[in-house]
Amino acid sequence: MAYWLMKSEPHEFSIDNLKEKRRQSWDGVRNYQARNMMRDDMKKGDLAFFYHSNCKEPGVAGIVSICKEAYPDNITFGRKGKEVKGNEDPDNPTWFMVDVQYKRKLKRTIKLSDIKAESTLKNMQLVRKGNRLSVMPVSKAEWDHILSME
DNA sequence: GCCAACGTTGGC
DNA sequence: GCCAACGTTGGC
Repeated sequence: MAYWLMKSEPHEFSIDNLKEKRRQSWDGVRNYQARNMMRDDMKKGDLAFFYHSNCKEPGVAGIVSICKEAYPDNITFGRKGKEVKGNEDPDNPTWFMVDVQYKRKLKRTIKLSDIKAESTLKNMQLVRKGNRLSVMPVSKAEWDHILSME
């Protein structure tokens, strides 16, 4: 089983929105690296941190599980409410999405600044300079460490 | 709102 | 294939 981190802008789709809906397709990813990970490496039952980005208090807000493996993302107006270019050729899709299921909110948001302050987490992809991936792998050690900060 | 750090596009 | 211009992400 693998661990992941998935970013969402809370004013567009937050952990509370997911808590209400219980389950949601993670559509709108239009980055090849992120797509490859979703399509090739994400398996049902994997766990992911729900990360709030581009907001007042960026950080890990909750935990979700992957409840459906990658399938074509044909949604034009996505989860984020933004228009995104879809799959022009339905027989040969370029873009994929997975479904995630709400597991729980963390007792507190583990802020990006908290994570940055942990020297043992300094190699996390999340805190590497210039990282803009919306989906990224998290090691078991990193996963456990962040949960220990809850 | 600013801007660094990417990724993408398109002319050549 | 190179690379400048442009668009996007996302912290601050």
